[in-house]
Parts: sequence; C-alpha cells; structure tokens
Amino acid sequence: MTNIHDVAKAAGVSTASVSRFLSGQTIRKADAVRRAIDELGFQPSRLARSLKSGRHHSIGVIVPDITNPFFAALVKGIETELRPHDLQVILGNSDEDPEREETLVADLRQRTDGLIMAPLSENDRVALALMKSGIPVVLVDRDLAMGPQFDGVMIDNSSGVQQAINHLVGLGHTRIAAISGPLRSTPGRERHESLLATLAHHGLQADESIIKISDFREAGGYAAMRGIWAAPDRPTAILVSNNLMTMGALKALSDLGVRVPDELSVVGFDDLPLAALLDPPLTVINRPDITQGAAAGRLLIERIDAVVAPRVQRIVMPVELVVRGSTAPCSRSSRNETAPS
Amino acid sequence: MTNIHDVAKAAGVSTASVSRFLSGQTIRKADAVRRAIDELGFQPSRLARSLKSGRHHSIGVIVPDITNPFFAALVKGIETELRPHDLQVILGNSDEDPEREETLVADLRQRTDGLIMAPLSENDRVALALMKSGIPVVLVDRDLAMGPQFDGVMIDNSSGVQQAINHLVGLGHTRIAAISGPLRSTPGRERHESLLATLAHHGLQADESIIKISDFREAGGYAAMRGIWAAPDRPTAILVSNNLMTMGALKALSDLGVRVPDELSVVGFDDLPLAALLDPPLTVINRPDITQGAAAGRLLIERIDAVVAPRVQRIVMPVELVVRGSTAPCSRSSRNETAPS
DNA sequence: GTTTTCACTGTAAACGATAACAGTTGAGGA
DNA sequence: TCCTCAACTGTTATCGTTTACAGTGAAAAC
Repeated sequence: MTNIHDVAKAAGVSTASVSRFLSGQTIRKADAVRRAIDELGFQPSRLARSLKSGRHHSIGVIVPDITNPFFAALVKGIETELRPHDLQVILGNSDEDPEREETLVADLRQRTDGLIMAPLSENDRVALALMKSGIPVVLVDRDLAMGPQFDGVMIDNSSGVQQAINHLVGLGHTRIAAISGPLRSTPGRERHESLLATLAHHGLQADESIIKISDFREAGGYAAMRGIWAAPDRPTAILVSNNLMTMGALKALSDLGVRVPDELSVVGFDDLPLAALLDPPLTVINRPDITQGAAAGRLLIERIDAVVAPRVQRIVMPVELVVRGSTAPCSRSSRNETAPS
Repeated sequence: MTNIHDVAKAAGVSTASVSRFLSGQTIRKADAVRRAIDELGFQPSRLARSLKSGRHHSIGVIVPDITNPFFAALVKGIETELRPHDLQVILGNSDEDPEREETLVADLRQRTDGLIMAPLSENDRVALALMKSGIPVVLVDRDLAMGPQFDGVMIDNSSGVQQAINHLVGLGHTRIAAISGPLRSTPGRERHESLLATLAHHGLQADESIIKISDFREAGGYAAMRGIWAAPDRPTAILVSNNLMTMGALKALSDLGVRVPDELSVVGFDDLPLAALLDPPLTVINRPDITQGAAAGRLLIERIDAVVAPRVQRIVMPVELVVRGSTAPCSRSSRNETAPS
C-alpha cells in the first residue's frame, strides 16, 4: 500500500503538506499533490488516523440473537441512523450467553467509540466494567439494575401487558395463561411483574401450572406451551412474552391440534412479519423496532460527539395492541374450576 | 488509558520486555510485569497493534438487507464461524442500492482483513476495484460476472426451480405464473432463466402477463401479484422467487380474497420462519442459510490465513422442495385458454 | 582464569498518519 | 531599501505497539 510519504516524495513536498491537503487546507502545490494521490491511488490509512485521533469510527452493537426479527430491525435502524456519521456497525451476537457477552464487551470496548447493547441480565457484571471504562453506552430494550446510569431506549412493557390482559378479560377470559421470559432480563421481568399485577387487579389468580417462565427462544416457547396444555385445568387464553416463544407456542398448538381462538385465545408480545397471514391472524402487542434502533443511534451519537458528558437520557416508547383473529370471546362456562376432559 | 510505557515504568523494565511478556516469551521480571499490568488494568491497544501488524482482526459482511431472515441467518453463521478466530463482523447493509454498496466496499476494504458479500449486481463496478485491491473476498449467494475470480458459496438455483415447476406440472398445472427477482443479480437471473427453460422443457409457454420481474422486496411482490391477478387469463399456480416477495404476494392474495391453493397454488423460493404455520402452510424451496454463512466464513479464514494465495474455491449447496399445503392439484379445466370471469 | 555460550536485556526504528512549532517565502507599506 | 505581516512550509514529536539489533551478565566449557 502506498503511504503519505510516497505521495509527499512524488509531489515534492513534505508529508505535513500532504496531510494538510487531505484535511482541506490550501497548500501551494495542491495540483502536484492531487496528481500524485491519483497516480499512486493513495488512500490514507484509517488505522494510523485512528491511532492518532483516538476515534475508531465504529460502534459496537450487541444483541442476543440477530436472527430474531426484532433485533435485525433494531440493527437496521441503528445502521441507517449512523450512516451519515461515518460510523460502522460491529455486530456481536451474545446468543443469550453471559460469558459470550462479557467477551464481546471486553473486545468491542477497545475497538469502538461506543456501544449499543441489549444486556442479557439486569445484574450484569459487565455493567460495572462498562461504567469504569467510561465508554459511551446506550441500552436498548433491556436495562441494567444499576439504574439509569446509562442512556436507554426502552418500551412500555407494563402498558403492553395491561392492554393485552384487559383485552382478554374484556372478552370474558378468566383463566389466563402466560409464557414469560427470563426474569433476569428487563422485558422478562417487567412483563411478568406487570402480568401478575394486572391479573391481581382483575381479581384473577395466577396459577403456576399455566404461568411458565421460559427463555425467549422458540424451543422454550414450544415446550412451555405443551406443558401448559398438559395442566389439569386448561386456560382459555394465553399471553406469550416475545416473538420467538410465540412462534414456538403456535407450533406446539398446531402439533397438539388445538384450535385458535376457539379453544385458546393467543396474544403475542412483539409483532411478527407474517402475523397477519397466520391461521388465524395473530393478535399482538406491536412495538417499535427500527424506530427504537434509530433513537438509540441518535443518543449514542450525541454522547460520542459531546464535549462535556450530557445528562443521562431515557426514552420510553409506547406500544399498542393490534387485535387480529387469534383472540375471541371466551366460550367456556364462567365457572373457573371447570376443566376440560 | 494506561499504555505499555506506564507498565514498563511501574515494573522497572523496558517496553520491549513488557511486549515480550505479552507475547508469551519468558522474561526475568515476569512477576513484576504481571503485577503492574494487573494493578494498572493495562490492556494493549488493538489499534496500535493493528497498525504494526497490518491485521485488523475484523471482516466486513455486506448484505442487501439484514431484516431479510435469510441474510440474518447468513450473518449468524458467519459470526459463529469467525468467533474462535478473533475476528469481528462489521455489518454493512447495502439496502439494494449500488451506490451505497460501493461506498461500503470502499470503506470496509480499508478496515477489514476480508470481505464476505452478496453483490447487488453481477456486473458490479465494485468488482474491479476489489480485484485490484487484492483483499480476500468471498461471495455468498450472489455472483459476479467476472466469473470465478473469487471464492464463492452459492446454491443450486436451477435445481430449486426445476423441483418447484416439476412439482406444479405434476399436479396438473399448465398455466404457471412467476415473480422473478432483478435479472442483474445472480439468484434473480438464474432462477428466471431456469424458470423459462423448465417451462419450455414441459412445452409450456411463458406468458409475459403472468411472469413478472420484480425487486426481491415485499412491496414488489405485492404489486406484482396484484398485477398478475389482473391478467385476462389468470394462472393456476405461481412460483415466487424469494422470501420477501412471497410475503408480499401472500398479502396481496389475502387482500384480494384469493383462496390458496384452491384458486392458486403457491411455491416460494426460500423458507420462511413461520411458513409451516401459515394458512395454508407454504410449500417452499428450502435452502441452507446458517450453513451457507459458516461455509463462507471458513473460506474467508482460509484465504486470510494462507501464506500463498490458495486456488479459488466454489461451493454450490443443494436445495430441496418442501411440500406443504399451498400447492394442490389443478382444478381448472385443462383448456389453457379458459379464463375465470 | 579466560573464553564461549546462552538467555535475557534495552535502545531505537519502524507502522502511517497528525499537529505544534519554528522557519521561510513574497507581497505590501513605510 | 527595510520592515511587517500573512500565508504557507518542513522538521519533529506523537499516538501505542512490535521487533531488529546490539548489548549484558552469568553459567558452562576449556
């Protein structure tokens, strides 16, 4: 690769002049330098520039799973937002594995100007390291227990769950099941807590045999659904706490031959690309994804470009229930105790 | 940030010794150095190391759209494969925009050790630049017209189309529609050419009013499907050339109230996460995704680590038809000319 | 006791850029 | 003609490593 010295020599100037030319300053032999650059095909080394400037011109994005359509959309939003700022996205999949996440953070911290991450656990050890390091961090979708020490773009999980449960109760359901995500994660915990609170508010009991904690994965949703359907007293409605588990649950119901919504009304948290085309079309809690990513990108850029550290910013985005065909009025006798054969 | 000089001073040795300690060589004051590193929390600057070694420890992955489940899976496969090799993935979305792609390549070329890309067009100007630059490149899914100058991991598009058409013909369909992708891209061209060849082989004519070229996007599939259904002589079956267009086409059919497969048999190229749960379950041409990404990762690593440039390697992966419920025997009278009201 | 060998050491020059600093021009005014 | 000033110039140190080179000291061989 040709470097700035080659150009300087070819143009008969010092490297300083070439560097000045590159940065837009006027120099006397501009023509000669321009010609030398063209002829040699010179491109300044980003590496050397970064070493000097201390800026990497890249940011790290750590998500649990890029094949989850939500995170893919999130990444797209981030990438689009960052594009005009000459920042590249280094993508890290933590695969819902805390160790992997730790490795990623340790690595990306040193090679990026900032991090956007959806931490696996609210009590992440990683958090401490991050705070010490002083690298700009924006949390998305999932929070850290350390509280609002970091910028964050979250969604209103409670509202989402309330909308869903109110909808089901409004349809006459009293025996409501749920598949929640891991309680160590923000969406897992918030949705679960909100579920219990909302059920209590309606005077409904939370029965352990039909309220399962799972892992936000498709296989987990599948297993949990089968478990719930094996309960002695089956539910007439269910809320599944994320998109992948909803997919698993739907597969389980399909395998079990359960008719939706006749035998079971289903609400999923997170929209799915084909939710409207499913049989029946799925009622979901829709939430921003690309928008959320873009917002996180903006926050991070603000923090990176800031001369003095700005105040911590927290954004909570609204969610909305989209009623489609997978929820219907409860057909079961109103007696709670009645179990199907 | 503490640097190697601080450590050297604290341990009472030269920077060279610290560096040697870091690289695993035995030095006399190893203990002191180790202690100094721990106390100062020293971590060697990757930037400085890279500048010295010329290795970036990252690779670029350029895909048309990360929210396309296929590309998300591809990226996951790549990332998993690269993990043990201390290579990070820098993700670039070209958004099906050649200009954007060019910018990305120009940028990533200088900050990565290699590129995995699905080029937008077989006649990509980018290709020339790439060949000159000498950076390791692996093509995935989409090829360049320059022929096999680069390593590549492709799939057997012809076989996929043949399987699909043979299946439809076997069900008695003679009026077969199609929505193809852009002909400048490999999967677009190969699938389209193979379609025409296979139709001809069965003695069927390719009618322009029901064989549309679109753009591999959902909206494109939607529009094309509506266009096809507006044709005077409607088809009884259709092959849609990728996953996003299939989603669009299905939405169009749903909006139009067309019953699948009674009125129209549908085959989609690329499997979809929920294809089995759609109404009806979708018959698709299934193809590797994570596996394909992993293979591309392996090829790239081989090339990066190679002392002498290895021979160009080409992998073509098989695809298979998965018959579900969206295809059924043709119910229409066998006279080709019969158009529905 | 001298020499050879071995294992380790520090100095200094890279890698490729940027930028503070101290010149060097040449035009304009006195 | 001399001086001032603006506009540009090159020299050099710097970012944080690695590594070639030329020591250094102690143990082993003579």
